[in-house]
Amino acid sequence: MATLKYSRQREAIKEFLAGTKEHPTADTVYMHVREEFPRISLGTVYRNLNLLADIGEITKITTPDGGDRFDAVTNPHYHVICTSCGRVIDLEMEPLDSIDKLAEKCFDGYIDHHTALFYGTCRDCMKKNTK
Amino acid sequence: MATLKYSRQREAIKEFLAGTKEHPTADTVYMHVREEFPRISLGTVYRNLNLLADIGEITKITTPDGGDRFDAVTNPHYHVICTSCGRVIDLEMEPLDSIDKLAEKCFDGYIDHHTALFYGTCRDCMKKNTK
DNA sequence: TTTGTTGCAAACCTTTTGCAGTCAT
DNA sequence: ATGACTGCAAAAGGTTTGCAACAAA
Repeated sequence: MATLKYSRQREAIKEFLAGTKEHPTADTVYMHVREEFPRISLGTVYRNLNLLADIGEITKITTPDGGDRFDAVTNPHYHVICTSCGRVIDLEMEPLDSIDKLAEKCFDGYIDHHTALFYGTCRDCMKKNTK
Repeated sequence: MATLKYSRQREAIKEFLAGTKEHPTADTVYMHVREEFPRISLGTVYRNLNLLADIGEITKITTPDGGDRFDAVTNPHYHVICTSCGRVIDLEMEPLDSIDKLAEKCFDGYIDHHTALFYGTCRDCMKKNTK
């Protein structure tokens, strides 16, 4: 297996991701990292995001619309997607690990873990819609 | 708003979907419906799948890998994805609607509903791996 | 006749990949 | 020197869309 080698590009990607709570898409990461590395390519961004996700330093979030999103927070947590503005927001709630066992009782096989995505409206959008 | 008009192609798509538990991708639907309608186009399949999903007659399931999958079963239920064979399998478990309220306590906004995807190994793959 | 639907093809968007050159070790 | 990493560009999915012909109402 390949030994990891230092790269400024990868460092910049990690740094940008660590500094935002916006769960950016690969393209958004690309746009921002490009300010520091104007010649970085989108391919490099994807390669590094996938690499970091593989070794567990970041998380990849699959959403129904648009592309995947990335999160520097790796401890398990749920997300809310605001159906009004499309933002993906962290949910400050303990994941319900116990439901894996619950699910296993209803499933012919083994359940390892789960992901959940909540759909709702964030405060900002609720305000806008009342105005 | 547009009034729906009958179409044999749409009927065939609904029928095929109703007759399988495999949660096929659009392409798989295309392959099968093409046996009855050799000239049907993939575009038509997509248009109808999206239309049916929009009016709530079928469900679209977003998975991390490959394309979206479609399900004729519209009453809310969870799915298990077998990390070994990639199949998407129905989970015969009541959705935990109560966790929406739980989640709302931890979220600054309104929570409407949620989806969940469990990751595990189906019985068939567990057998294969022991052999 | 009106209008939704279809087949076809082109376009789109996100993501991956082959390659030659570069950089970290 | 070795092998990982990069930029570039091309390609590969998966999905949408414009258009003229067609079919349901």
